[in-house]
Amino acid sequence: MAEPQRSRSRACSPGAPVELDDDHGQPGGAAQEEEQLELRRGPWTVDEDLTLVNYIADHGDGRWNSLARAAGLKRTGKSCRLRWLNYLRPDVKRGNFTADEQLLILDLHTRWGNRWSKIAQHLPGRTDNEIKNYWRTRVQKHAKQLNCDANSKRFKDAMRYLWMPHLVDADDHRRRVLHAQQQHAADVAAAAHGLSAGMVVTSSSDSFATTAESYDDVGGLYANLHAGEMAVVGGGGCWAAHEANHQGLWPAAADQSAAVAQAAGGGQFQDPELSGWVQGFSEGMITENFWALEDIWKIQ
DNA sequence: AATAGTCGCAACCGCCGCAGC
DNA sequence: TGCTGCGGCGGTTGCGACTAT
Repeated sequence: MAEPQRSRSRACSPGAPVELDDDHGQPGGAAQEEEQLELRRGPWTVDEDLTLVNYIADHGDGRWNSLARAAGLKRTGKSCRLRWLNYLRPDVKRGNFTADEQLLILDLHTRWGNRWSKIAQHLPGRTDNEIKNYWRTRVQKHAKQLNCDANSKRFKDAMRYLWMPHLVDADDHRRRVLHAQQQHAADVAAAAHGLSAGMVVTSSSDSFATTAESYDDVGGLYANLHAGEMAVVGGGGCWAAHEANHQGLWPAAADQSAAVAQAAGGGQFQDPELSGWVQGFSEGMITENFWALEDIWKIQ
């Protein structure tokens, strides 16, 4: 993993033509070298973005090297591909990850490790780069706080028993608020139109219904998960619904407190330090600088 | 208001596998 | 069979934005 330090071309002035030295740059004739010298690196300009978007709109993507040449972009094919996939694609979703997405990332990472592109396939609109960045910035930061490796069993236990339940609770709370707001709006609308509230269709779970469809190919797990969540919105016990739908991947306890208690008191963790965290968490002692609800809400 | 420290993200890199010749 | 070009992936880095002091 520890690769030798590489010089960073972006230390040069952004966008300035620099000599190509990536793996696709082959030593060639004078004309080729001259062409390579004109290649740009660094941040993309608005003009370049427009050129790329317009070209792809007219001709489609793929064949990135020839696309770059044909579009008149002084960029490598790789650079064009990356820019398109990670930024310019119309279906790229921006903004913070939802609790749902975070749960999914944690869960899929438990299964597949750093297979970012594979994980990204199950998060519509999210790119592997974005997920990778999320993992490195937030998740690994937490791992560091716990003074353990993000891939260690200890950290996975902490995720399983502490973070996931909190995400679920935060998500549950968010949905209850949303549901209450929309119900209120529906009631107001119904009253205004002389209808009974029950006749007004609310859509508090629309986005989740959509994502549930997208997750179908993860063995139906997430379709079930989201269906379960929708069933318990407003009804409490959200963690239990999640847990039940995770079929053993997450704790088999009946609810969060039971899971935590079991983990802490029942010798679930070999690691005494982690048991201590869990104990502290269940007793409400650990609230600062940890995966507190407030911290998760900041993400929303 | 100025400075230092931290964070998030866009973009780059090397490596690998595959297809075509 | 080996070579070459390309696309894709995961890892890494630098810079701008933001926050704390």
